[in-house]
Amino acid sequence: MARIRTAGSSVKHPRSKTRIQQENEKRILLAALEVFSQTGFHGATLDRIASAADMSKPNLLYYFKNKEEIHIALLTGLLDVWLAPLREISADGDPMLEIGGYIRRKLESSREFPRESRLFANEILAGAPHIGGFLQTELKQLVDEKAKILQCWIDNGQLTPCDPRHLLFAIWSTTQHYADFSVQVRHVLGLSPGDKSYYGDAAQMLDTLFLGRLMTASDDA
Amino acid sequence: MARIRTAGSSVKHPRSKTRIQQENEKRILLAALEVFSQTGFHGATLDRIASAADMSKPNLLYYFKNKEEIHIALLTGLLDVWLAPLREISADGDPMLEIGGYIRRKLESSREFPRESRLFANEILAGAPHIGGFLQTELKQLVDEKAKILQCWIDNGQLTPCDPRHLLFAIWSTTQHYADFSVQVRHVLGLSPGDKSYYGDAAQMLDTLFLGRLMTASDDA
DNA sequence: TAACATTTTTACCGTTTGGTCAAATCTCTT
DNA sequence: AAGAGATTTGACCAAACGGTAAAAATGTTA
Repeated sequence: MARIRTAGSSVKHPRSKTRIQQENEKRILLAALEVFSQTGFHGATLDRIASAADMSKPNLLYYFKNKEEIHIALLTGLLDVWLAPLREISADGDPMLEIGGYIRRKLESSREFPRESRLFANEILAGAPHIGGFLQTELKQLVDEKAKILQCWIDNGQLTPCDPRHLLFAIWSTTQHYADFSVQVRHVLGLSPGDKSYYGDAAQMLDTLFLGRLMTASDDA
Repeated sequence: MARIRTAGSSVKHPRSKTRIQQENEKRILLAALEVFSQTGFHGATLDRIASAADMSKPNLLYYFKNKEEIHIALLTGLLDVWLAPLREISADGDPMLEIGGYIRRKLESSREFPRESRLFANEILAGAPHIGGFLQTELKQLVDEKAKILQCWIDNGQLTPCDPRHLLFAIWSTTQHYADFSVQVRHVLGLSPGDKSYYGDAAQMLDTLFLGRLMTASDDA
């Protein structure tokens, strides 16, 4: 009977990862990101992921014990990236600059990581079976925290009164829309696949929308 | 050899639909909407749809020749519903009322038809394989038409200068967000599944956002 | 009620898919 | 170079899935 050894972890002492192991796990996750983001969890097959990773299916399953584990690994790796732009909002900064910066970071994130955004969108659409906990704990916590900051700005008269959480929802939806619904955006605008030229107009629109009136500009009263 | 007759259409003369036929097609589409919107096209199985329709799989396939046809039937039935709120925008009306009304209709649509919205979102996320044509023709045409109206309002100084198409994108994304990402919304707000109480705050937020400054109010200058 | 058309069911088929297993190969260390 | 451990491969499997065929049951109509 051969010793059973899952990649990267012996039962007795969890060895550190091999060079090959690191490389292959990265290749797999990259391939899986491509496939999952295109077809969703159920539409993705291990064969497609394996061939996208230029690897045989059993070889792939040597590194991840099943399809779901790949999916979860991808998602959990994503969560920090998702939170990062929000984390940067500072209570000390100028509301206009802070919110404007947040919008710019989120929009940039959509342009740079559309596959990640679609993966996330797919997961939420499906009812967040894997990251429900994250949403209820870490995300909620961070949102509560940042909502307090926004509320302060509202109380100070620096921001138009509104529900801060819903303001965040609006920022999320408008920015992510350009990644998740890019096909629709391009078709409506008459652009070719892969053309991302609309991001300029998008940025301008969002500035007008969020910074135009929500900000109680100092030159007002 | 028995005469082959697909439900509802004989080769010689396409009979009108039977009572049973109408009922069962409705039952199937309703069940399919439920299943497709929960798990996406690939995640849905004919067995689940059939059992949700309280029907055997072969019986289901007597009415629709395959899984894809059910999906397409659902989507095409959806498109008019999707366009309806936009169609109502009138060049003759007051910009504030027209845009406000559009937002209200879209938000109401999200609350009333979340499954339809998620079905649509799934299709777009997957690259719109079935309704790409619709997006490029009917939707684009309507958007072009309505964008002209918005542009007029901008030229008249009744609306803050911006790209009208991206304004529509912003309205779509913010309103549909509450249907498509409802799980996230509820988790962040700490609400129970099925609780739709957030729609009130949502409506208020969107009014503030879109009607607050985008509108060049008459009491301004 | 007889004849015909429609609807439903039962039994089944081929393919795809997620996943396993053991042997073979490769890599790294000594 | 040899041996131990890590990696890769090919052959395979059971379950799930989309779909079919034909008989049985039901409904409709003259």
